[in-house]
Amino acid sequence: MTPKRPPTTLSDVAALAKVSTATVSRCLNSPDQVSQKTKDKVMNAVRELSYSPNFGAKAMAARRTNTIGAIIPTMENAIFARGLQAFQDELRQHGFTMLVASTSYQRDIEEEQIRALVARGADALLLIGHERSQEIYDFLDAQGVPCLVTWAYDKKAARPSVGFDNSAAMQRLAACAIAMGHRHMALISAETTDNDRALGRYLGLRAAMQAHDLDPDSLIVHETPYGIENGEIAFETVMQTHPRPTVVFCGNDVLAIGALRRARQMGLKVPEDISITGFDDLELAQIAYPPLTTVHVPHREMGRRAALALVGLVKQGKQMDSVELEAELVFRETLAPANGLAPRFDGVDLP
Amino acid sequence: MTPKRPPTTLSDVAALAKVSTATVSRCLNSPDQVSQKTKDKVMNAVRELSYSPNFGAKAMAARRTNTIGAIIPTMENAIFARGLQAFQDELRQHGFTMLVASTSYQRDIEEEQIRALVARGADALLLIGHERSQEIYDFLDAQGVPCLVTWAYDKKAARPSVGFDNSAAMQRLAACAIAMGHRHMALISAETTDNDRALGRYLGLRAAMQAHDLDPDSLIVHETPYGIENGEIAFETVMQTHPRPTVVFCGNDVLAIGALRRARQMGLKVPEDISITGFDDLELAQIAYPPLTTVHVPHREMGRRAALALVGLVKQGKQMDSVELEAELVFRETLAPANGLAPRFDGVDLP
DNA sequence: TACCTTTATGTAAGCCGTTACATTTCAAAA
DNA sequence: TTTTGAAATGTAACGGCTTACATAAAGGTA
Repeated sequence: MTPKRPPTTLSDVAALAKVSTATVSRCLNSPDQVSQKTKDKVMNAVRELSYSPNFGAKAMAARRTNTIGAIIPTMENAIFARGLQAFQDELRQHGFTMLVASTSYQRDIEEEQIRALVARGADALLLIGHERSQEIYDFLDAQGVPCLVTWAYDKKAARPSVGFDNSAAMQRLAACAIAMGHRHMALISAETTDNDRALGRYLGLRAAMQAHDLDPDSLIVHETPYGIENGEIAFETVMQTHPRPTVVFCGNDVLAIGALRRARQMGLKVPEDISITGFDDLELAQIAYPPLTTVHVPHREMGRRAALALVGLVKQGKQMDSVELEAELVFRETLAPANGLAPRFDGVDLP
Repeated sequence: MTPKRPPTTLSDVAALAKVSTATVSRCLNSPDQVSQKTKDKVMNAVRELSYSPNFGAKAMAARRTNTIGAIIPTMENAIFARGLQAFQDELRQHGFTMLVASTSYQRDIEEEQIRALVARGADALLLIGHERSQEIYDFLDAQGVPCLVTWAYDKKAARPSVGFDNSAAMQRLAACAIAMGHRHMALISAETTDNDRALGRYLGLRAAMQAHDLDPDSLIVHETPYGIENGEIAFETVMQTHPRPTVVFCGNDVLAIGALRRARQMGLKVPEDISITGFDDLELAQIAYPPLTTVHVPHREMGRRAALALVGLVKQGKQMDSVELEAELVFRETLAPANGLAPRFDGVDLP
């Protein structure tokens, strides 16, 4: 192993530059308080020793870290990755550093990570969705660490959020499908436990049905974890129900891609035989064949706005308002009028 | 703003439990040294105050952090995301925490991030590729922070690595193409500056040509940043050269997807009119139409192995050996014999 | 030159844990 | 009961940095 030699410290630098540690500290943190001559001496010493300050010590002494933590379910989901990248880029501009942690969609891991980031001195936290225990919210309050919720917007929620209304977006999409004559619908959803985004989408769909005099309970729902494969399996399953759905909504694009693929394997034409929709508008959605009708989530914008909000919160301690962004429907080629082009299903599947 | 009240400290807990701070510390870190009765008292106090130890102070006192830093070019690239997820999962198993930073493929940002993670007390670092300044390697040595290189394997390199041989993999792929009769080839590459993976792939391709008596300088090369769009543009460009290539290798799947799409728009059939290959084997590659012939990069395995290696390094300080993993060719449908099915190009493009 | 501001630097007290070492407690052995 | 060793707990030094406060240096004015 590399012999772990004692790290060079402020006083090493101070000694070499023949000044006090306070002066070195000032050179590094508020250079304008130091004369040019001294600054040169010190900076040379810093370079010579390739000194870099110990973050822990610094945090402890300064009682602030300029660090903002972000906790996401998984990095494998492109949508979080992209939002985070935007978040980080924006933070950098303002002199903040981002710390990420992921939870694998597990509530207990999330709590653990929240505590870990707080312990690490995060000045504030970015969280996905509102759904978590009161206990952990209390903990954050107790520690005085402000947090911001994204990927979801809920005016009724106690915490400020930057996001969009998952339920409303799905409701709009469903309303279109209903207007196109669809009556039998299925939803392939991500797991809704501890996931208010998935839940919102589900509820939005039900709301749309209700609003158009359809029985929400006739909705076929299949919950499954994230993954193309899972989308395939789920699709096959929901297509076995009677009456067979004419449109399959998917809780996210990845599931939709799976559904699309299995549909092709089953010899079903999309959208003639079956309509399929996604949610998120990943690059995948454009590449899919046929291109996927989906809901565009403004992930980059969300990341950027969240960063701005959090920076404001930490720097000026100004109270923030929730921001609602728009999630737009993106009509591509996988949603078409029911039965319009698929007469062979008539009579077979309709009761 | 949430009024930032002074955080609860070890001595708050100690006071409430009526013991010394040392005892509290022991309860938390080596519980077996403490009597059950005291432990109960203390843990109750901990809970009551929802105490969580200050990481900085802890790191400073204990002189280690159980933290391993990872620095990747970007989170937006699925392949890093996935490898990282595996890396983190494995680290967790061993009680380590991962800290990520991304560099946007910029060398100076990378150095900055390396320093930042070291300052944060990372016990070790995971880096992508070998290519960086001697200065920064010296810095790491000076700080006594071991590091491990992934996504690349190079037996000649001074640093240990866990990865695969980018050059050899590309060489094998190219050899196949040559065996299929391809003579005019193009490469759409990621930018090779500071990127030894991209460079390796390029060199592998040249090596294959050399080995089969083709002039490596006849290779048409187009460098472009990451992105589907960029792949499209690059494809159009390389297809304008004479003699027109019969196969276009792409440095990664994303570029290949772009190429594929533009090919379709140009009315070229893949692989009849033109062969296209990728590199990475993202999910994208299977979803593409037609499914993309590519090189499978064992990202998960790489992440896992890297974590294991690093943990060993930090815990037992045991010197580690580089690990070479296999990157396998994945033949799907975008690579076919030259001219075999595309006679209309004969005579037109061949000199 | 003497005196008063500024401006630059130094001194030293924390910040919050860990841990070597000292001390006390307890129980088993004598 | 006394002795003795182990187990439990306490004491206090230390780690690297910031910053309030004290001091010294520099510059300006009368």
